Amino acid sequence: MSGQLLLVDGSSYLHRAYHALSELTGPDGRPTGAIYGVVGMLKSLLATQTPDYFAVVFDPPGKTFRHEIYPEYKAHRPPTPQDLKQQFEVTRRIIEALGYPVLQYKGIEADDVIGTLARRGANKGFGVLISTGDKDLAQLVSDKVRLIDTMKKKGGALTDSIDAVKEKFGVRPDQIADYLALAGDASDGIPGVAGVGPKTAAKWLGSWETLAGVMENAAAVKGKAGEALQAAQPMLETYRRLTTIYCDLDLDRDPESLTIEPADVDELRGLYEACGFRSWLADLAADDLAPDEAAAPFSACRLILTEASLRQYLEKLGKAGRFALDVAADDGRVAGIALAASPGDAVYLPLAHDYPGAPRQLPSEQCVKQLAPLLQDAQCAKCGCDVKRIMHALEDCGVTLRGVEHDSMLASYVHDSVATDHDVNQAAGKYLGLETVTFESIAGKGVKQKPASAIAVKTAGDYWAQRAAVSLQLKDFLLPRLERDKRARVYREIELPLVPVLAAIERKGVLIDGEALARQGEELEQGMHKTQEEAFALAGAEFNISSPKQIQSILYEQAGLPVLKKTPGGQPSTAEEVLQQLAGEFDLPRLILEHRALSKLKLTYTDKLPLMVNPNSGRVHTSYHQAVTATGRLSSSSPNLQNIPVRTPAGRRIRRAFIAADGHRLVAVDYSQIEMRIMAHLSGDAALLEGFAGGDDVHTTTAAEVFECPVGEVNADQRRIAKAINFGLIYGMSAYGLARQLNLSRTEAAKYVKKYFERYPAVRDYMDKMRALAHEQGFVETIFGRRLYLPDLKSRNPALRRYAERTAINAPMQGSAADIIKRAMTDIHHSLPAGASIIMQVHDELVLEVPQDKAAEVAELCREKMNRAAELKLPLATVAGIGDNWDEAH
DNA sequence: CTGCCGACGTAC
DNA sequence: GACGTACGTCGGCAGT
Repeated sequence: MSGQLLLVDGSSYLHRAYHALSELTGPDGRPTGAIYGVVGMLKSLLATQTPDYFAVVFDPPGKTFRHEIYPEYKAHRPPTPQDLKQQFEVTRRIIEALGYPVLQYKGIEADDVIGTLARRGANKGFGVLISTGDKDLAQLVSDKVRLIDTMKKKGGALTDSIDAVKEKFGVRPDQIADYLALAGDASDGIPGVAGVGPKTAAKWLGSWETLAGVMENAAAVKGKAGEALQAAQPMLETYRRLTTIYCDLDLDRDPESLTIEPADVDELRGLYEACGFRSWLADLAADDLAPDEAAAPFSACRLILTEASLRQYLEKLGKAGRFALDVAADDGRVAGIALAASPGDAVYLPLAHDYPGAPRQLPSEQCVKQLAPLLQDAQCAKCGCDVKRIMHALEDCGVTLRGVEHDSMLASYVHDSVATDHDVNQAAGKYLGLETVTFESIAGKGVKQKPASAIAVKTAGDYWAQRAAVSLQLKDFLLPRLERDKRARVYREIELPLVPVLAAIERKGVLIDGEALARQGEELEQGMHKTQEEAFALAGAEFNISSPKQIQSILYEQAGLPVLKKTPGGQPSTAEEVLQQLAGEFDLPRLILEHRALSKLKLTYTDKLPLMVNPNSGRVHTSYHQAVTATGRLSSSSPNLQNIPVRTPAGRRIRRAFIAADGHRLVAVDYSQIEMRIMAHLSGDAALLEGFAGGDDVHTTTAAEVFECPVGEVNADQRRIAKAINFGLIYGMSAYGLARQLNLSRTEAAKYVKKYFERYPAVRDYMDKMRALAHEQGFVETIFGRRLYLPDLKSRNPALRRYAERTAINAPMQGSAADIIKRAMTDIHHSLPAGASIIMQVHDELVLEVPQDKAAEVAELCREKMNRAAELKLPLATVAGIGDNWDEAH
C-alpha cells in the first residue's frame, strides 16, 4: 500500500504567524494575523502537496507528562496571550470548515501525536511528510519520513532527508533526542550540559553514538566541559525523556482516517467575513462554482397522450402548488408543453407534432383550456428557463402565465453576467455537471433545422421536459448562492418582475411608417448611385465601394495615400476616422464616406425595418434580451431598436418613421446624464454634486471648472472638451485616448485631465478605489448589488488586465443606470392608464404609445416614476417629450 | 448555397 | 495598446 500522509505542526505555525503578522486586524479590530498566517500557510502547503491523508495537529492547553517529570519544562514561557487563544479558536474552526482533520489530545503534545502517526504511517508504507518549524521533529526523519518547512522556502521546497539532518545538526536523526538533551533546548527550558552547545554535543555523539555512550565515557572528557558533564549526569536521562518524541502512543486515530472532506463553504464564508479575508472570500466564490455533484441527470420524460393521464398529472401539479414548464413552439404555434412537478417526474404533452407516423395527440385547444387555470393562477409557482419566451408562446394560445417564481436563465445571469450563455445546456454543465441534450442535436442546425413540430414526440419530449426538470435543479443550486448577497434582490426585485413587462413591450410592438421609409430609401439610393459614379470616375475604375478590402487597394496601393492607421488584423484601415482625415485633402475618401453613410442608413434601416413588420399586427416586434450584456443593460435585436440613428438629419428622418397609432401619441422620456449622476453619487464628489445642483448643463459646469471661467463664459469648444472628458472618464479612458478623441496633443490632454481631477478629487479617489476593490474581490457591484466578475484582472496579459480595469470603472455606472431604468419600467408598466403602453427602451430612454388625451399625464407619470426609481445623493433628472413620431417626441 | 469572421458603423 | 456596452451589414473566404 502506498499513499502520502501529511502532518502539520499547527502549534508551530500558530506561534510563528502570531508574531510575524501581529499588526493584522479584522473589521471589528480584533487581531487576525495568526489566523491569516496559519490558514495561508496551509493553503500554500496544499497548493504544492496533494496528500491522501492529512492532519493539522495542535498542542493541548494545560500541562503534559513532560511537566510532571520536569517542572521547569517550558516554565520560562509567558502564558499564552488572550488574543492568541481567541485566534486559535477561529483558526481551528476555519481549518475544520476547510475539511481538514484537526487533532488535539489532552495531555499530549503535538510532537508526540505527529511522531505516533508518522510511525504508524511509515509502518503502513506511506510516505510521510511533516511540516513544522520545530527542530525537535528532525528525529523522526527516516527513509519514509521527511520534514518540510513551509516558511523557510517558498512552497516548502526545503525537505529534510537523513543526510540533510546529518548535515544540519552533525548527528543522525535517531541521535537528535540525545543531542538536544546534551546541548539543551532553550525554547523548552531544557538546560542540557552547561557550556555545551550544538558543536560539542555533536562531537561527543560522533564519538560515542548515544547519550548512554557519552555518559559511560564522561570521565574521558577533560576540562570545564568534563566537569559540566559530570554535574549534569543525574539530570541527563530526564532531559532525554523530555526531548524524545514518543512514537508509540495509544491514539484513537489511524492515518487512514485522516481524509480531507468537502469544505463547508457557508461556514467558511462566515468566518472569512468576520475576519475580513476578502481575497479568500473571492476564491470561495470561484470554488463555489464547482458543479453540484449531487444533481441527477435527466433520464426520460413520460409522454401524455391520453385524457386520463393529463387529468391525473394536472391534479398532481395542482396539489404540489408549484411546477416547472417549457413550451416547444415554432413562431407562434405551440407544438407541445413540458411540465415537471419535480426533476424526476417530468412529462411532455405533445399537441401539434406533425410528421409521417406522428402519434395521435390530445386536442390542443382543449388541453390548453385544461391547463389554463393552473398557468394563470398567481398562487401556483412556476419555474422555467427563459420565461419570457414561454409567456409569448402561451399568450399566443390566449393564456397569460402568472406566478412566475423562477427563471433559471435570469438566475444564471444575475449570478454571473460575464458568462456568455445562460441557457439550460450551458448552465446545467457549469453548475450541475450535467451533460444535456441540445436543441441542435435533435433538430439539426442552420437552414436544415427542423421545426419543433417535425421532431419525434419522444425526442422532443425528452428535450423539453429536460429543460423544465433542469430549471428546477438550477433553481436549487443558484438561489441559495444568490441569497448570500444582494444579488438575490437584484434577481427577485429587478429582473424577475421585468419579465412580463418586456413580454408586453415586445408583444405591443412599434408602428412604422413603411412608406416614408421607402421614400427615404429611394432618395438614399439615388445619392448612393451618384457618389458611387463620382468615386469610380475619380478612381478611374469600378470597384465595390462597400468593400474595405477594395477601398484599401484603391486608396493605399493605387492612389498612394498615407496609411494613418491599421486594423487589428494588420490591414491599412479605411475606417471613418481615417477617411475623415484624408478627406480634407482628397476627394475619393470623402466620396467613400458619403456613400457609406448613405448605404448604412438604407441597408440597415430604411430597407430592413419594413421587412420586420409583422403582417398580423402591422407593427415591428423587437426582442429584448435580458441575459446578454455583462453590465445588466438590455439588448435588442430583430430588429435592434437601440441603435436607430439620431445624430444626423438623415438619421432623425428615420426616427420620424417611428409613429404613433391613430388617436395616439408617442411619449419619450429620457434620463438626463444618468451615468454622470451615478458617478457623482458613487464618488460623492462635492464639486460634481454641486455642479448638478445648480441646474446648468453638466458639461458646461465641467468646462467652467476645468477652464476656470464663469459658467456663462464657457465657449462651445471648451464644452466639447469637457464633454469628452466626462464621457471618457465614465469609460475609463486614458489621457492618450482623450487626445486622440479630441485631436489634441497628449500633453495637452493630460493637462485637462489633471485639472479635472484637481477640481473633482473624489472622482479620482473613486476610480482608484474601484480598481483596487476589483482586484481585491474579483468583482465590482452596482448600487443595487448586481455583480460583474472580472477574471481578466488576474490575466498575465497586460492589455486584458487594463481592459478589465476599465470595465471595473465603467460597469458600476452603466450597470446602476440599467438597474434604475429597469425598476422604473416595471413600476410604470403597472401604473399606466388603459390604452397606454411602453413600446421601446433605449438604455436611458423609454418610449410609450399613449392615447392622445392622456399623453401629457403619462409623460408626467413616467418622469415621476423614473425620477423616483433610485434614491441617490443627488436627484435623478428626466426630460419628457410628446410627438406624433419618435423624432418629434424628443 | 451556407456559415463564420473581420471591418465597419449605429446607438447609449 | 490606448473608450465602456450592445447588434447588424457587408465582403471575403472556406466549406458543402
